[in-house]
Amino acid sequence: MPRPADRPYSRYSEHAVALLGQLIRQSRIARAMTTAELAARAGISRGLIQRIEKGDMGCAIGAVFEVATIVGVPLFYSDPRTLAAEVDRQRDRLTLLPKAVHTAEIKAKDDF
Amino acid sequence: MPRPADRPYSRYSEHAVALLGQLIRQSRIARAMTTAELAARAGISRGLIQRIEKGDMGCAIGAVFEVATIVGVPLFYSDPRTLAAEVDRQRDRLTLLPKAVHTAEIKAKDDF
DNA sequence: GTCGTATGATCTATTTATAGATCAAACTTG
DNA sequence: CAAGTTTGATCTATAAATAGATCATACGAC
Repeated sequence: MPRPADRPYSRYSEHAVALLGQLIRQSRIARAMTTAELAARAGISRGLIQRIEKGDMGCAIGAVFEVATIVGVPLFYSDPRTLAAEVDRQRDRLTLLPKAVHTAEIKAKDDF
Repeated sequence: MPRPADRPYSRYSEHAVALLGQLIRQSRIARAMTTAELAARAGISRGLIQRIEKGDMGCAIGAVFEVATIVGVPLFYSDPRTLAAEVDRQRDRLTLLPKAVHTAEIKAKDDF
């Protein structure tokens, strides 16, 4: 059944989203921007800014990343300029991999 | 008007989402997991896995981060164990900042 | 302390994301 | 090459995210 809100999330991903929201808020305040300004710039509503800064798991990743970009919170480890090239490099690496995974027997262990 | 789909995104955030999707896909294949398996583990549908790997900006950040966590794609630069502490440290840092931004005069320049 | 503003919370209407199923095509293995 | 499976795409119904407005509170400047 569909339920994008009350999903069992791992602590790690919850913390990651929470941290990202905090970093956004700190960077926004450091730049002396109001939530309304930031919302206008990102083309979203002020309420969504509040949810993003609070670490809401249901926010669209596009909105979150866009806001982070505006206030200068770096996504990933790489710097902004290298990111585009990284996408290309990654695409090439992807073509070398098998197109389909057949009968996955190796059960990956996820210890978080 | 509400339109979470056709928003004007910056190239940077689009690239970041695309890269994250590619990394997830690569990591999934490297671990020999099918999209169905990954979906089941994350508690989401297979179609959502496809959208995530494709770099869809509308996917919930919680779903994306959860999937990334399962296949072992590191969010942020810090390692998983330090992340929780980082959230706390960041919260403390946040309390030292002004609670509200008044009359933002310093227009932050966003050159991306 | 007072005034103006930012913030947080809440509500409704509407758009959108998501689940779930299905089908054809492409792939991997033997 | 053949068999079985994965993948990608598409469709429908439903739940949820988002915008937009409003209000009370808290904050910062003066």
